[in-house]
Amino acid sequence: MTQQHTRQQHDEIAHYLRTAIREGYFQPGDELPSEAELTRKFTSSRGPVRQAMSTLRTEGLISSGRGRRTVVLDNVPTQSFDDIISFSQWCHNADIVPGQRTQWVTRRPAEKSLAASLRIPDGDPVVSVFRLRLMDDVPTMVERLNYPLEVGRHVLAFDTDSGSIYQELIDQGVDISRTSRTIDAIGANEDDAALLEVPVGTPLLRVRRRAFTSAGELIESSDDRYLPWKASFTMNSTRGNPSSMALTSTHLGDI
Amino acid sequence: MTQQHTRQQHDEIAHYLRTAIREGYFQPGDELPSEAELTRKFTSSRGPVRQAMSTLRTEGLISSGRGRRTVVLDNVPTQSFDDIISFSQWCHNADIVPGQRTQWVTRRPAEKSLAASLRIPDGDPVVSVFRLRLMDDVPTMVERLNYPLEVGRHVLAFDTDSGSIYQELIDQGVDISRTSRTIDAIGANEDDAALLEVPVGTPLLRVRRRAFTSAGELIESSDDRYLPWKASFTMNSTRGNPSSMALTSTHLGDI
DNA sequence: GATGACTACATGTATGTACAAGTTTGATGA
DNA sequence: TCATCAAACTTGTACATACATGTAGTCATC
Repeated sequence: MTQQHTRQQHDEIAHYLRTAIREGYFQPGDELPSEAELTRKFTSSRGPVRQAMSTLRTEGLISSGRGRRTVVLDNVPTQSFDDIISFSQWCHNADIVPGQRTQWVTRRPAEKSLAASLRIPDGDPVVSVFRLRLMDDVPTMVERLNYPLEVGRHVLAFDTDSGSIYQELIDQGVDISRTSRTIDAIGANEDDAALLEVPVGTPLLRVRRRAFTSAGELIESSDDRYLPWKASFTMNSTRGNPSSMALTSTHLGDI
Repeated sequence: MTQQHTRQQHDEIAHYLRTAIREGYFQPGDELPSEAELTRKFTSSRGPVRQAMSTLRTEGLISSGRGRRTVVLDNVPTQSFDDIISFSQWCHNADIVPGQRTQWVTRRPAEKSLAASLRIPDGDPVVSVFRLRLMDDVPTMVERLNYPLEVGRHVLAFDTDSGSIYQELIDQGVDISRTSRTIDAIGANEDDAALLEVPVGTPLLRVRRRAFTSAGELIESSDDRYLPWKASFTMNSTRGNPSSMALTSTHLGDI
């Protein structure tokens, strides 16, 4: 009975619940159908239903507990891995026209700190990109990307004014499976200030990202600086569920 | 055979793996024992083992896939719900001595914007706290907390210079089950600057938090501003797993 | 009317089984 | 030697069952 591209059951159930919640069919505070009802509705066993519930729980959409009915929490914005790694993708979802003005693309030997942040030997070639990103033609963010040559060669062969580097890398078969972000604040330096059209020292939201393959190899090290009144991060955590998020004290100049 | 306080099996397995990873027994890149081995080691069935694995996966500690052995990812800091909601708790875990200098505690009718952020009618009584927080006696963060009276009365009866308000609320039986954080950057205003001993306009990392009960009632609305060289946020996301994190464009003055 | 025991019913945990769908390994054969 | 294929792993998905444990409602009793 396995059709070729049938969605997995737990996936289908999760998708149903997610869209039902997002479209307001189940409102915050409402009780979700019980597991028993869902097993009947989807002609499934408890396993897939519970797996779907677990997914939604880690997304922060629902809350459940022994004896209690599962309830819908506040409708929180959640984005998929792809949405959150690509500025272009993100804008597209938010009905914003993304733009970019590439300042430069270079290939050069890594100086010490950059080599360390990419975990490669000093002097190894690195491809770097420096772009201004725009939302609906308004300057929003400055983006500094660094790739080891193995990955960067795809970037060199790409017109960085034409759109999403991330999408290009995926298309080229680069395996991006995990990212780690460090968020803090920093004042705009002269480059930032000029591009974003704000005074030097203006507080910016800095997101330093490192991307890894599923084997754990470092693929990308980036530094994005947003105008804080144009974009902000939101995250949800639920008691009992581990948060995958940490507040860390910065002893030295990490990264 | 149920002893009273025996840890759940999946919890015990997860705890074992977590500490083994954290202590370097399994290093990044290493393969974890297979599910079969773990079931033998813990005299358990596959269910609890897989549940533990799932937990670690959403924590960002491991990566797995069909046919592939499960591997340890980069050792990422992960904090529990409790660690991340309480400054005191967080410092304690990092071997830092937390401190606080309460500036004022008030009870007053909520003005419009505060009422909106707490989702209560204008003029309803609100308890507010304004504290400077210190790490090892060094100013680190200014904290503005707001509670509806129902919760805030516990705060009024508490010596806010003595430690963790969060812990006190828990002890008083307040049910805190979910939080939503919005992170951005902002320049220090005069109050911030004076307390943190920096010039006005210094970029600060602002974390606005809202806490909810499991029923979805809003309990707390806070605004923490960190010196960015003292603390930063880190978060991990893995492809396939939903991220519970979102980058949002700020159209208006939300929250 | 309030209290408390009891009874459904909810979700959480655990076991066992079976198969699906990838990856790795090694034997086989040209 | 090298390519190919099959077997033996791996983790993912699904089903059936049982019991633990907490919640909420019913209903008799005080």
